[in-house]
Amino acid sequence: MAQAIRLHQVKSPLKASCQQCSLSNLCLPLAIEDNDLERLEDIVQQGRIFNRGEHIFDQSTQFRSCFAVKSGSVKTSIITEGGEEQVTGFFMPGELIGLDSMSGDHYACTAKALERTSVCEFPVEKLEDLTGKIPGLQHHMYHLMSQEIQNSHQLTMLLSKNTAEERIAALLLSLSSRFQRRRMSGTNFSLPMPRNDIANFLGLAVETVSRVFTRFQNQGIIKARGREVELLDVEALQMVTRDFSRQGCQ
Amino acid sequence: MAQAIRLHQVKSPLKASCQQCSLSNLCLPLAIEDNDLERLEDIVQQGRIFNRGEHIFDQSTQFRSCFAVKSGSVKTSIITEGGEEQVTGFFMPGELIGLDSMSGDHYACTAKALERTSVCEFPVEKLEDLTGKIPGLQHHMYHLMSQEIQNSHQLTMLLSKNTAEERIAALLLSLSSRFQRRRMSGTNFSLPMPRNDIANFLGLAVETVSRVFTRFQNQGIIKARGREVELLDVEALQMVTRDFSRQGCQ
DNA sequence: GTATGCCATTGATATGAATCAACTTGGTCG
DNA sequence: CGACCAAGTTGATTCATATCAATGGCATAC
Repeated sequence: MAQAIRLHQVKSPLKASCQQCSLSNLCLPLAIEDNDLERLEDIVQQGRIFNRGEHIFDQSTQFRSCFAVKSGSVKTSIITEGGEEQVTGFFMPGELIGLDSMSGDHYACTAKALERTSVCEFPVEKLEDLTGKIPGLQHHMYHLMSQEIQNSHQLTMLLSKNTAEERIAALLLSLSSRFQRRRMSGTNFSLPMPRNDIANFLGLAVETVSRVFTRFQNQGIIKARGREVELLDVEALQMVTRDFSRQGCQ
Repeated sequence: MAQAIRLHQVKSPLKASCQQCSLSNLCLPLAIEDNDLERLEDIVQQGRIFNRGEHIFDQSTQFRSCFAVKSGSVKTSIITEGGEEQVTGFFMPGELIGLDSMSGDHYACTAKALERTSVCEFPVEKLEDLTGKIPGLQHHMYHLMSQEIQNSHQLTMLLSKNTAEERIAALLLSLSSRFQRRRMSGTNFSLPMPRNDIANFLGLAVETVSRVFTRFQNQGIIKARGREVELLDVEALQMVTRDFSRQGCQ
């Protein structure tokens, strides 16, 4: 569990170029002006690297910054006093971590690199200054936070209304579309997280996750060997997730 | 959390006094300057009244404003294409609704008055303008949205790890503390929502909610007759919710 | 007063997923 | 190479809660 907390100030060699970043339209507003972008670049610390298992921050860390994932992937989770863990999200390149922590002086969750991961750091103090000056950026922050709330509500719904199969199908499809957005294969990818984290995130036991994977495989919907996954029948997966929203109606 | 405004309807002009509102320190930042407060009052439309069952907005409504509950209470829920409902929250006086909708052009959920309810309306466009000019207000918005994310994560955890008893105990305690904050009794209150909504919110069947209520009652922890609830043994309730966070550890 | 409906409660039964318990598989290291 | 450990799979059993079904208030309407 406990890993090195790497928050030392590696002054990034590159005062970086958000412009050149292929992910910029994900973590930044599309309509941002060039000179505004420069101001953002002024406050960003780029290129922080974390190895698999390393904490980007945890709940005992003073809240200081939000982080955008550049490459790799991150899992966030809440750990109770009892030591129980609840995974609250998986973050892929272009996604912003730490929005849930902007109301306290410590981080509200723990963020751990699932693989070798690089992130950009946005010191909140400077970020708040800047969003106060650039309306488009402020709007974007509201947008992102709002989105985060919606995502969480989606998860709530998944947990409260859906079967194990539906939850897993939904996760696979979510990952698929997020890979696709990065112009990677949406049908053939490698899960960045172990079964354990999937189970925890979806409110299931590991064994159940495993069983559903093999069931899907036997039905010819997916092919899975370890973390390598191939979606053989995306439509079938979509059917699985949708069936539940049907039954309420009619 | 968010809390708002309980002004007496006597005040006729729409431009009303957030200053006089006893809830102001909840929905507004504590440190806001007097003249800034006036600017906020300029954009707020106070005193909109909704009867029980009326929609403040729904998912087909163009997103325009956030709303602070002044009196009464509101339930928000997502309704799927299939017509299935997922209650995402209950909002009491001083709490702000609509933060989850700031990323689209329509509301992300449906908000329905659980009883006769009055709200203050904050047109987002004006609100964004203003938060851009008043750093404290912007900070407060971030704070509120972040809080909302955390709340949702708490709910996620509740749904994924806790038994029916634990979920219901947690809800009762949450309501209790929110009543107390308004200087009302934290042990003797009237539930604003039917069992149905409680069940939906907590991912349970109505019958289960009912059974747990009677079980708690038989154990002498609460007294409940319809919506009237009395918490007879708050500590016992807290034990119920905590037991789970223990078992993970040691 | 009785009828109509909604909401809540209670009981009997069914079931999906958790839990417990082996047993693989694959990678790492001495 | 074989030992070891973590991660994943599979099977047998249990359990909490859903579901189905019926009944009991308590309003409002007639």
